[in-house]
Amino acid sequence: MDKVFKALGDPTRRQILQLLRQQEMTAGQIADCFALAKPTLSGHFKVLREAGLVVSEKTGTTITYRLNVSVLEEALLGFADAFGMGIKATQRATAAKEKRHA
Amino acid sequence: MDKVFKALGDPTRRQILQLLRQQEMTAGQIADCFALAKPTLSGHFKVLREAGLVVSEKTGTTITYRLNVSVLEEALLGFADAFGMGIKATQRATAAKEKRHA
DNA sequence: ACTCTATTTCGGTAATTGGCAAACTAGCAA
DNA sequence: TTGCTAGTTTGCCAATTACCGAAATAGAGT
Repeated sequence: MDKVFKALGDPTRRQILQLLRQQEMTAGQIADCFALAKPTLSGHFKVLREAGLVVSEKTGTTITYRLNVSVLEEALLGFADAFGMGIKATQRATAAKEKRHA
Repeated sequence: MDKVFKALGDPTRRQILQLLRQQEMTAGQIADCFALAKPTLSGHFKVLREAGLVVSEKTGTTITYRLNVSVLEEALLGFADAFGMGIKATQRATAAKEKRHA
């Protein structure tokens, strides 16, 4: 969970997650959305991957990144819960995602 | 909100918030819970203050820190909400705060 | 084999961060 | 005033981080 919050600490990485929230994207597509060099973005991908926030799938020469909502949910919810915030998951994150894809 | 997530990115700062979740504490009391020098903690307090996550009150020579739940809730909930997580606040943090002060 | 294209890894630099000791401020009390 | 206590500010150092261009990797088409 430490890695998750570390990863969320950077605004660029949060933006990447925001992008992936809508649809899965290739590394290049994501990079095109930023005014940063590709190696820089690649580094951010690595951090997000190691935090478990995204999963990557290699097909041919392209690598597709996909948001892992459940890890994000678990970290945020777990943290909020530890603080006694009255917060409740009304539906599983995975369920929500499948619903969106349907 | 950038400052909030930056602040949450450090494990020591998250621990400070965890401590304050139970009860308000003075800077010295908090410092006693860590194997870190006071200036180091003072720096962390500053980050937390500037993120709005804690509020400080000076009485005499001591400074009491108190958790500001609503800012934490707003950031976490707002973020989770942006990700379409099925999450619901069953009780507003501000309400909880006012309850404590009543 | 070559040559695209997509992406990561390498090497380096500049900025930020987390840590400390020492110095400073401010309140309180002899 | 002197001294003590609680915290912060300052100055510095080491480690980390974010960034880039150049080089390496690897799949797909020629």
